[in-house]
Amino acid sequence: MTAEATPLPVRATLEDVARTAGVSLATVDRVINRREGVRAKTVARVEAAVAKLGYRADIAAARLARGQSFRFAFVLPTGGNSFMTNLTEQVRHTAEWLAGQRGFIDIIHVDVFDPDVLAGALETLSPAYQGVAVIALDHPRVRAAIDELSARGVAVVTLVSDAPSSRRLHYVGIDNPAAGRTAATLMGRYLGGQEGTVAVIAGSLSLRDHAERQFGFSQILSSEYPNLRALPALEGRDDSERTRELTATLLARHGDLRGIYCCGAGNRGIADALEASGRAREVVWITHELTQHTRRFLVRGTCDAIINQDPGHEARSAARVLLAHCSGEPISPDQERIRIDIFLRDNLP
Amino acid sequence: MTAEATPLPVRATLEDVARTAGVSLATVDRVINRREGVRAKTVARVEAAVAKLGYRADIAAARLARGQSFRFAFVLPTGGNSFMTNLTEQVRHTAEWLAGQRGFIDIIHVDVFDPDVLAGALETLSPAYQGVAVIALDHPRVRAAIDELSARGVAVVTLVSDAPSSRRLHYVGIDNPAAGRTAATLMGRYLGGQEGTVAVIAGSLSLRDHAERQFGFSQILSSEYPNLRALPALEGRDDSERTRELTATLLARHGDLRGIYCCGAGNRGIADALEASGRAREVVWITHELTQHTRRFLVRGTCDAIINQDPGHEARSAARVLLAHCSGEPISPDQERIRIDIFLRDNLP
DNA sequence: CTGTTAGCGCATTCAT
DNA sequence: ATGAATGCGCTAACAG
Repeated sequence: MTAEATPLPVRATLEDVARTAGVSLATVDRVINRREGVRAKTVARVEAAVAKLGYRADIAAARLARGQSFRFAFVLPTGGNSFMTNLTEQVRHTAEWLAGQRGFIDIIHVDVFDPDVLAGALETLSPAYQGVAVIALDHPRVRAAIDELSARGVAVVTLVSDAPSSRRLHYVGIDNPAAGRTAATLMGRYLGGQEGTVAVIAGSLSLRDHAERQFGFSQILSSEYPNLRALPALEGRDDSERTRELTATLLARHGDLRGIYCCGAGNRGIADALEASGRAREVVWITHELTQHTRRFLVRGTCDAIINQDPGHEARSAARVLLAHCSGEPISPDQERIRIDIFLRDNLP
Repeated sequence: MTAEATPLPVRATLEDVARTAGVSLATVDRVINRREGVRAKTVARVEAAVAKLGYRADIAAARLARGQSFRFAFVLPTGGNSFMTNLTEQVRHTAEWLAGQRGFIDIIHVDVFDPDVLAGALETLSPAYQGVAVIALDHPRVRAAIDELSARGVAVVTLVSDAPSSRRLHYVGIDNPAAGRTAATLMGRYLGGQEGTVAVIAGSLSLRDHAERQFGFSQILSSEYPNLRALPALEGRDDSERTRELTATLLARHGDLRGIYCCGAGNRGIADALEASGRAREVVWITHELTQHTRRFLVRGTCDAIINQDPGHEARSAARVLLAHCSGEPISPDQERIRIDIFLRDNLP
């Protein structure tokens, strides 16, 4: 099979199309960008020329000529856990990249866990922003703030945590019930047919993502693994110390504790309690988000699997979706779908 | 926390820099692009201006002015299995995207499994290509062909299957030994402490990726799960019918068969044999690549886990790496690392 | 309805 | 060692 001798790599320009269609640049532009006021006959001539020459617009030139630039706000939590720190870092990288594409990102830190504060921040956002990405809360005031931004023509994407009934353009994040189900399947399979108790620790069940994970987890565990009994979810407030105490109590109280599913943060507390108890190897512990800490626990064997969402992918995806929307380009859903990653010690990146 | 009132979203241009540095456009350009022939003092002045204004080059404008375009060849297998079909499709999508960035991809189909044919195709490749992505074979003649292309200044990336000792620029694909280890851990954990036999079916052990997966798998299985005995790998030549026969024989011969790891293709044969035997539910089957077929087997419960590499990501990554190299831009390794995905029925995309 | 024209921000001759 | 001028391919006024 010989490689075909490749001909000229010349690319047709708008001028070429104009010439072969026998019209002017402006007319071609009108046809290409589907603007009004061109006779059907002319449209046809231009389209024929486009087809004949295989014309594709040079998007760099188009962007340059259009001269528009974009300004986006990313509303992220103040402080926050390792995952949020990673996410912030990735948003910074993305900002750097976007700056080359005439897009500017401001990172605005607020206490995203307080609905009033979050809503307030959204309400007072500078009108200079054409788009905002926000770690949302599914709360009436937040929804209202998002809807008002949308009504003002601002593109809003929710990031990591959704506000499904709002008028946000797009949600960038994982399917949390599915993530919970994934954890449950892994837990059920790892425990084989063993009988026993499984604990669920969330940060707060009023956080939609935590609640959804818990829901998905319990659903599969109870329907598919009747040998395992899931305890009611405990709330560790994403705080390591509090989570450590909860875990220690759990271990003391339930001699038949076979597994722990943590659908929030505070993982250092779980690791401490588990390792202190001497039962780290026999208890299957599954948690969320790959961080420097959870990675260590996984490698060490204390943790058995990590369900992850890639903050780099999420940051880039949010920026791409916002940019595409604001410049009227399509997005490829395939590329923007955030995966539910499963990490074992063997496939760590 | 109120959102800061955002000031002017104006972006500094080269002209701005030139003006505040009191020099001409050309001089700024020389400094920015680290060209020779500028007095140190002038360089300093320009750099100060750049820093002061926070200047970032507009990459759209730069690309346009440079006016260079790129032509890449993707060498893919003729025919091929579902995975390869998906990959080809994704390369087509990528080509469409690249066309907007002055990059052109030609897909060249060859029998990549024959080293001589593959090497021949590479050797006779039109010199019009600045880059080529190839599903490599780790064979002396192929290596030599890759090295010669590299010597001619052509950027070569290997795709999915590597030729590690060649002078390729970059490998776009997963870490196959790690993928095998991942499968082994899953297999070991799913089988709990059960004693028994585990079969390994490869397409061909002379394919480097298959061999590496098999290696990783056996390594972990024998060191961590002494209760399981891995049979010597069988070769199904990625052919469903042949693989079906192998599987049927395996099932008939080994009453204690607990698991099957397929590190190649031919999955439909495995599913058929497994389902015909009535032991589909008790035998743990782990395979590679998410396709329309393997997805069905996973949902149905015949297959227990799929180790996957994302062909869309791979196609885009290859194109990005080639483009970045040819236009002297850096790549972000983080984004180009191909993940070893694990899919259970719960986290299917 | 259609054509002319002037940039967009940068790279690149060619002068000086 | 530095500057002035030209054009990349396209969009958007503005004319006709």
